[in-house]
Amino acid sequence: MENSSQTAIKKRGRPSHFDANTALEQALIVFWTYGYEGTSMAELTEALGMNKPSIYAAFGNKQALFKKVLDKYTNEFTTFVAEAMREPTAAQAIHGFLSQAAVFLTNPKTPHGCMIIQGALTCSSDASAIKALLIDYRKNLERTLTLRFEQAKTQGDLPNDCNSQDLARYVLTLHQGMSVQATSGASLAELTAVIDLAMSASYLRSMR
Amino acid sequence: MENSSQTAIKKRGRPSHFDANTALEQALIVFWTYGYEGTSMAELTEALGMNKPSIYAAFGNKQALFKKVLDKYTNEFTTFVAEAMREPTAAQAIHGFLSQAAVFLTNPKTPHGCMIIQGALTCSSDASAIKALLIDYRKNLERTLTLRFEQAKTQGDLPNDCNSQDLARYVLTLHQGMSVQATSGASLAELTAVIDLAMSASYLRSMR
DNA sequence: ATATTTATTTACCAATCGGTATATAAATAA
DNA sequence: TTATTTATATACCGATTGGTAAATAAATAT
Repeated sequence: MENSSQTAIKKRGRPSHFDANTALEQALIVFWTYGYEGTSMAELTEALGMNKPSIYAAFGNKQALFKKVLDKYTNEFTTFVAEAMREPTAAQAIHGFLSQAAVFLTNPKTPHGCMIIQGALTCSSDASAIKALLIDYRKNLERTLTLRFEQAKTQGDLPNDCNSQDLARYVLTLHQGMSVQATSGASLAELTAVIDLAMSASYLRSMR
Repeated sequence: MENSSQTAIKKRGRPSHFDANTALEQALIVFWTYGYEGTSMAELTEALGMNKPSIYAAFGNKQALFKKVLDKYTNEFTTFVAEAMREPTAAQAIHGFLSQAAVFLTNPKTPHGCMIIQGALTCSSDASAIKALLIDYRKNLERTLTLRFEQAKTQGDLPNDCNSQDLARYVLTLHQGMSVQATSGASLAELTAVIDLAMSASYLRSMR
């Protein structure tokens, strides 16, 4: 704050030889792959190239690190959701969401499946707070979809007798199922076929 | 074998004060709730009322116990699948499968969600064999559904240009998503609404 | 040069992990 | 009664868990 005008600020102590952002990226891969409890601090030290005291100094404990990683995940990897919500109609928003999700969930450059689902679907009671946190994230997505469908009703591209929350839950159920499929090895083509069948639902078929 | 004609067989050593079946039932609840890695042997000893050496003597190690529990789960809790497959048409089989699954996944008397999905969706590399085992179980269910749809085609209640495996994967995706929903606290009514939307798909709508 | 600040490395902590050796208790066979 | 068999309970094993204290290294400020 006080020195923000100076571009080159000389820091006092020994310089850290890690980049916080790339460290979080590497932590993300590990948590995404093995889940919160399936990931050990030992694995993280190896993946980040940092020893434990450095990790704790930089990011806090395991829970705090996971939360920072979760932030990074939502900020950098789930932007396609907001993008899909900007589609002109509800049907297009759903199709955009699911088809982009299918690409994302099977991306060969990242772990397969959705971290918010597989990060802690079940866990020991020690990690129940993390499980609850991820459930909150999912509920949040449900709200996002619901609001978009409410908007669609006022715009007239979704029947007024359609329950927005039920539709949101249907789409989310598909997404979560697709995530399980992707984690189990399903291909993009296979998920796309699932979407094609899902999009033939009566509310949406006529609007594609 | 040699003494099967005699009803009262006197066993030699100290009698075990546990019933193997009820012990497996209790182990099932724990594994179902917390997943394979989220369950500790300490938790099992408490739940079964048996100390570790007795558990190991009776069921083998943690993996072996989990497999026995898995057997019990499939034999006693997933019989509704075969029942649904016996419905006269594909659409009825799908609806029967999903609606019975919804009841099962939200049964207040058992843990919510499907153990074959949440038992080890992700895990440490130590438990990769268990994860693979559960994926096999899911693939098996996919085959069951696919075969049922092939049969429906020959019976004429499913169009011949319908890809049976794709349809199976669609239904399974819904089931897996519903399981995630149930684990996250969704109610039977909410899952039923999801099924209603899913069943409005073109292939099935006309046949309900 | 010396002090101060910050990050690293090494070594360690108590607790828990899955698993087992040993001793004891409770039944039957002799 | 004594031996044998089987299951129990206690106590322990090395390895790993998440987390930290203490020592050291590398920078800047004085």
